[in-house]
Amino acid sequence: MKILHHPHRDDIHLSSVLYALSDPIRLGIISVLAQTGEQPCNYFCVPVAKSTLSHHIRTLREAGVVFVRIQGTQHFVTIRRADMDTRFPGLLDAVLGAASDAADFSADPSSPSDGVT
Amino acid sequence: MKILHHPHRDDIHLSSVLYALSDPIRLGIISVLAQTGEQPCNYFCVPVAKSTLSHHIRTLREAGVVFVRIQGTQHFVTIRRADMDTRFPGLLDAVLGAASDAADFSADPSSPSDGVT
DNA sequence: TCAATTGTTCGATAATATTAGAACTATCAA
DNA sequence: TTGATAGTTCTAATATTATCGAACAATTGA
Repeated sequence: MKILHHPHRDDIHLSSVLYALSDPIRLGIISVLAQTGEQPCNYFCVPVAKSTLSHHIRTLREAGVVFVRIQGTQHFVTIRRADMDTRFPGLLDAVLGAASDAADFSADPSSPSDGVT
Repeated sequence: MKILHHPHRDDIHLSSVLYALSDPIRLGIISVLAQTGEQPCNYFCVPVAKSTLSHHIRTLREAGVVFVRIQGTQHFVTIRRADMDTRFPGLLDAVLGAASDAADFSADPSSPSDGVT
């Protein structure tokens, strides 16, 4: 099984995190994750090709913002809450609180209820 | 006298602010400003050409992070604290608190030569 | 085994960012 | 007026990023 690289907590740098969060699509993804918890990549309804989404998820992962867990054919993404909060206390909360700017990339509203709640 | 453009508070966007803060040099400048208050551009001891410094200050200004006031031949720079705190509560404090990463670009007429002992 | 699902990686392109040096503007002081 | 100071703007080179489509790999289900 493929192994994904995640930076160690101490190797997470503020500049990289801020950069990762500075893209509206990535900010939207984080916003969705904060509201809904762990999600597979295909949960995000982003207006970009899947290869582009893959790139954005990787950017977030390599910056240390998210953790990606592979299960079957799906890649489940979560925010590295504890690491973020330890390394940069208050940062994620401030960003998420301010991210009303962020577009809503939650699961497609046109699709029937997926029973999640 | 030249008029510098500053975005109105409501036109300051989270993505742009995060992007502006994601550069180590700009982060260092903000860190110095937070510690020392208003400073002219030539106060910052950054390892780049003055045209490059000018570019970074402009990036911060256009993102809405700093205010630049012209007096004589000098351009005095301050953090737009109130606007940042109103628009994105807690963000700047979190970034500054986490910015021990940031290089120290304070004026150093006779700085300690680091590592020489 | 075959096909569908999920996502990555590669190749290419267009846009944007960083950087420096040179020329320039504006102010100030002698 | 002359020279020094402070910083901008222009031009150009280099590097990085975002984006897409096509090809690919791994897993799952029929």
